[in-house]
Formats: sequence, structure tokens, C-alpha cells
Amino acid sequence: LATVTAAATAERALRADARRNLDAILEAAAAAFAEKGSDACVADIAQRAGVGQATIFRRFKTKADLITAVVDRKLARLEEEAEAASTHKRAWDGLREFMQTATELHMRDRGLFEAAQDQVIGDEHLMARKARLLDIVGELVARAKREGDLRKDIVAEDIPVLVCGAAQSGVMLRDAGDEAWRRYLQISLDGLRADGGRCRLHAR
Amino acid sequence: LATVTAAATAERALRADARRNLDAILEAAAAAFAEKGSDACVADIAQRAGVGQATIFRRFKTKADLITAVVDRKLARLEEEAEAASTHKRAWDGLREFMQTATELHMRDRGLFEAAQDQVIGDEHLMARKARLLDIVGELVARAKREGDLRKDIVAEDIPVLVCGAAQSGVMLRDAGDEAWRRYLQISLDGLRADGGRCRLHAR
DNA sequence: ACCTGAACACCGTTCAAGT
DNA sequence: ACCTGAACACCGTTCAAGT
Repeated sequence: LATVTAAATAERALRADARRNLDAILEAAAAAFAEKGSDACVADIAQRAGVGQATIFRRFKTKADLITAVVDRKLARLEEEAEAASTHKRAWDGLREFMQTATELHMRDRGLFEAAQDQVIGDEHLMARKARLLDIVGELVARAKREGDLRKDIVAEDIPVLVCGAAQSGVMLRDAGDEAWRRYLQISLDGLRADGGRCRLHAR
Repeated sequence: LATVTAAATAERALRADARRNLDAILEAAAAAFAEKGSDACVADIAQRAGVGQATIFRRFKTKADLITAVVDRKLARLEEEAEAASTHKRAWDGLREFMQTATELHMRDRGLFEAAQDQVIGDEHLMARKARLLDIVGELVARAKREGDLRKDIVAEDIPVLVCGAAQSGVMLRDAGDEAWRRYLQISLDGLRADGGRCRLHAR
């Protein structure tokens, strides 16, 4: 599987040492951003990867592009998870599993996604990935509706939003134990059920 | 009402010019952070406030402390809203109104809260404010449970978490119209109802 | 082609000198 | 006490020189 990095050099093959350096950079960057968010500094990443700073900027025009590339890889992973979840007999079970897995992944790399948020919109590669991910989730959503488990007014786009909400909850409560996000994902799932109660928001 | 600023000089009165400068700084900072998050630079804030940079650092040991002070003011505002919402005859209506207002405020100052997130924990003033806010919300929650509208397993701490989740949703979807967050707050509210459906999360 | 140390620019923070 | 312009340190980005 040829890993496509978002910003740079999608096509032509790299020289062996360059390839090795690129991998090392991506790995070091993933770890650094997950831990420190966008505060992680390029000098640190370069050192962890065993390269000079300028080498990083040769592959990625900017630090933001580096973040984008790392996020791109994580989204690829999510796509796989969505496909795996689609094999459930009952679509609702798949949806539930995917939302749970996605939240877990999101939590593990919280710093990264926090840093990425501003940049996701407007990046071509990431938008394409997002679209593909939404397609897979959309099928799951449609099937769950047909099977009578999911509210009719829910759309594919709702799912990642709810996942991010739950992950956000988890971040807010990192003092309340590492598993607090489950509680909030649960509340969302309750809200998604076709057989659940309803209430309207204030008009204004 | 003497406004207490988090990091600095809670006690002694300030000289007239200092007081004026402090107010200008806080106002400029609120606008700047709301717009650009923590990317807003001190030089800009100083210029907008019409003071030298060093004047800011005289009042606030650090840029982070300045953010904290601005957040502190926003939380004070939220406290007022919670008290206003408590006057509803039916507690559920108050809870719903508060969650909606809180989400709106959160959205308006998204950059600020994004920047603050890391620092809220560990700051004395902010923790005290949070506790007081939770007290007020807690009463509302207890009453809504007694009146049979709210799930028995919900606690006060759940409310701000759900609000942040909804606001987060709004940020994620700023291309889908500015009112998208209502939809996700709605889903949460559905999940909170005592008469709603239930479903369990995957065991692992 | 690719790699790098050194230079540059920007921004948070501090300091010496002023009222 | 309070204010400030100038200096300092740090970090993203670029460049000139090396293989």
C-alpha cells in the first residue's frame, strides 16, 4: 500500500534515504502532536526523527502541512474501521461500534485533532477523505433507518459530529477517569434511537 | 460590582489610569481571542487597547493568565444566565433554556474557549467559578428529576459537558450554516429525557 | 536529489529608564 | 505606582553550501 502524504510528492518515488526520513518524520510528528498538540515544536520532531529541521520543510511547505499529513493517515485508519463496522448483520450495531472506535481513536490523538481542527476545511486531500468516509457511514445510516433502529431525520454528517462531541467531553473530563467519554457517547446514542422520546428546543 | 480579575491585583484599588488601561486590555483581549483564539498576539492586543506590551505583562504574569482572566468574566456571565434560568416554573424548561444560551455564548467566543481549554484545570479562580456554576445547575437538575422530566442517572457535571459537545459540533460545521449546533443540542436533550429510549454501549 | 547548520523574522517576556 | 521602547529568547521558515 503506497501511503499518500497530503501535501507533498504524491507521485514520483523517493530516494531510499529520503523515504526513510519521511517515515521517521511522520512517526515522530504523530507522537509529538498527539502529546502536545500544535505546541509541539519542529525542532523536537526533527530531533526525534534524527533529521535536520530543514529536511522537514523540504517535504512539507509548512508546519500546518505536516499536521495535515499526519491527520490524513489517521483518517485512512478510520475509513478501515468504518468498513469493518459495516459487516455487522444489524446496521445499528455497526454504527454503535464505529462511533465507539472512532471516539477511542480520537481520544488517543486528542492533541493532534485539536491542532488540526482549523485546517481540515479547505484542504483538498482531507475533504476527499472525509467524503469517502461519509459515504461508508451513510450506507450504515440508511440501513439502520430501514431496519427501524435509527431516527429517520438523522444523516451521515451527524455521526462524526457526535463522535467529536463525545471526544470533546472526554477531554474536558480527563480528571474524571479516562473512560468518562463512554457516558456521553451513550447519551448521544440514546438520542439517536428511533424509539426514543422527543423534545423541542426553545424557539429562540 | 467590583470585577475581580483572575490572576492579578484582586484587592487594592488601582490608580485611575491603570484601571482604565486594565479595562481596555480586557476588552481588546476578549475580542482578539474570540476571533483568533490563542493565535491572537499580545502586540495586537496592546495596540487595540492603546497601551505598550509591557503594560499587559504588568497586570498579567503571562499571556495564559490574560486568557484566564477573560474566561473568568465569561463564566461570571454564564452564572447569571444559570440563575435566570432557575426561575422557570418547570425545571426542565430552565435546563433547556440554560443549555441553549450557554451553547450560544460558547459559540460566539469559540476561539477563546478553544484557547482556554488546557488552562481551566489547575486555576484556582476558574475552579471556584465552575463549582458555583455547578451548584446552580445541580439544583435545576435535581428538580427536573423530581418532576419526572430528566433521567435519574444524570448529574450536574453532565450539563456543561453536553453544552461543550454541542458547541464543538457547531464549530465543526461552520460551513453548514451558523445554526447547525441546535440540531446536536436537540439530540442531547432527547438523550436526557426520562421517557426516552435506551441502548447500551458495546462492552469494549 | 537530498541533507544540513546558520541566518532571519516573529512573538512572548523582561528590563532599564522615564513620569 | 505606573508606563514604555528596546533588548532577549524561542521557534517557524528560508538559504547557501555541502554530498
